[in-house]
Amino acid sequence: MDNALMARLLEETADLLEIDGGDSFRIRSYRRAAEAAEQTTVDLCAAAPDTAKLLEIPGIGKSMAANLQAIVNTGSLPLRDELLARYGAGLLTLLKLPSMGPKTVALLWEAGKIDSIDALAEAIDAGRLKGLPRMGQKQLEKLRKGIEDYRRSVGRFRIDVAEEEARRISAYLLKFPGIERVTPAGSLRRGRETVGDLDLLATGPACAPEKTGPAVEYVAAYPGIADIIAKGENKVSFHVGQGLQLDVRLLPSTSYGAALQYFTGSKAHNVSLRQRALKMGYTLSEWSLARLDDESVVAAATEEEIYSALGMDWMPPEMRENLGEIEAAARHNLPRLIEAGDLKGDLHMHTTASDGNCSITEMAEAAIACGYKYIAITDHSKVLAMTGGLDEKRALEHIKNIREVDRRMEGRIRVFPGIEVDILADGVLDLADEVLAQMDVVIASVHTRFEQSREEMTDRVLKAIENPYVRVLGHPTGRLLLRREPFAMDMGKVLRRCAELGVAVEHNAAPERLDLNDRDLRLAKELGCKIVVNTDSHDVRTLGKMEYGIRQLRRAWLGPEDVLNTLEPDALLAALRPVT
DNA sequence: GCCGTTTTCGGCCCGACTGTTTTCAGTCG
Repeated sequence: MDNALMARLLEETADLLEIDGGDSFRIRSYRRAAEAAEQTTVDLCAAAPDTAKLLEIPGIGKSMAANLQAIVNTGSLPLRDELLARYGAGLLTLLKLPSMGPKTVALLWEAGKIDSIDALAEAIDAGRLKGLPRMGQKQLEKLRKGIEDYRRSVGRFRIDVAEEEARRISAYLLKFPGIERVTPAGSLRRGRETVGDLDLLATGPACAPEKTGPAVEYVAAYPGIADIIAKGENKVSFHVGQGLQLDVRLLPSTSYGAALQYFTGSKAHNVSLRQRALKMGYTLSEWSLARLDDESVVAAATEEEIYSALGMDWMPPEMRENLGEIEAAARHNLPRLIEAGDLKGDLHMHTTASDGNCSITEMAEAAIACGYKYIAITDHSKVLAMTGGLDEKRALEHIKNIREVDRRMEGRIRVFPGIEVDILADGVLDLADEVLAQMDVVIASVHTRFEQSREEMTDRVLKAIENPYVRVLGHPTGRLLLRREPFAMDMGKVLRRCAELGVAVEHNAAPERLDLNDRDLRLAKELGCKIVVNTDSHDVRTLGKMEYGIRQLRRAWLGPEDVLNTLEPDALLAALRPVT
């Protein structure tokens, strides 16, 4: 039982209370407590017996402390159990559909005992929702599409979730005597945004042929296993907690490189590579690269040997999609891809001035610890009232405070004043130009998502970036991976105009955002559009977490020269769109 | 249900947008 799981139980209780029509402030308390559980550095499980310690956490009062203790002691929360018994767990999944909130879920429950996504789909098709309040034709269409999207995303897992699982299992495997190396392969290694299942390759003396028995039994005894799918000589397949499937393969170290190459893929890359091998008189398999004539092994232990024997340079897994990397590796002119260490700053973050959790100074100190040379403080503007967004007056004060911190840092880091303004429905920004003119970094982002056609959404963004003070287009697709479809807009048009105007396009590095997909990023590079990779941090703890964003950039073959925040502070300011 | 006091109850982030509700409730950020 870790903090994240406890947070989930509290959050679900809040959802259920809301469906139940409970007191809104009580519900908010549960949400705040969930947030607190997620954020706190206190290990709640360990601290649970000490009530005073729990009460020190902001957002945790007497009842919540008791709730947390109940969770630790019994593994569940009485209120949640009670509500679940009344409504069923399916209602919680209904909430994941767009435009489905607690009120609508409650309505559907009352009207037709609809308690799951399947039941909802069935009711829509049978026309049983007609005549219900707020259930017009458009609403039904929206729900239908939402269900489709939801069903498509089921079975995929975000890369960070898969990676965390891979870390846990690797640590477990490495404790077994005779397992010396564990490497994730497949789409996780290639840095895809999501993975379907997870391949883990393990090697060491315990993985030698004919000797894998004890190691196989050890893998099968992994405490996180939900159910075992298959258990063989050198492979164990199973599901863990939330349904993620894992294939653990035990391989002799002599063919580890061949296996790693084979299981990393992609399929298209492997097909192409095997064709190349054949032309050169070799055959490539998951066991080795061997001569066709006498079957003697040419290379097998490392990927480098295999690629080298095929006349190629080794290439990062992110490139292996058969998009020209094989030819480039054979010509020995693979591009230099961007690395996390190339980044010199982050241009998008929030502080306590709006909805962040930390002060300007705290963010600056954390950025120094990340090795950064500059940051931009970009709190929300006024239209996002729930975040405490800044109006003109507060924005001007904020600039002063930021410049003051910048001075106090005495060159240890540069702190640039900025703002994240909202692009309203008509493409107008929600803050006056006179104020924007005083900011170094103006990020314009769409926050409110509503029913605009692809053309209208494109126009909305195109109009906004015509404003001469906009220097960065923030999280351009508004995507939340696996939870929400990206904004429908003509990315080609938007990226082209950004390139012309010198507006940089943000690629949000958070694993649930990653808003530009491989195609968009390749297109941006083609068009000469500058990319900024930012974390949009609301807390010092996410600052510097660029790895997933960087991997997406690498998948699109982006180098340091394509990314604006690899520049030194002065060069960066000079490279931002000049105000005319 | 939490918090901070005004020490024992009252306040608790709010505005834009959609759909269908002829005047606003629900969702989202």
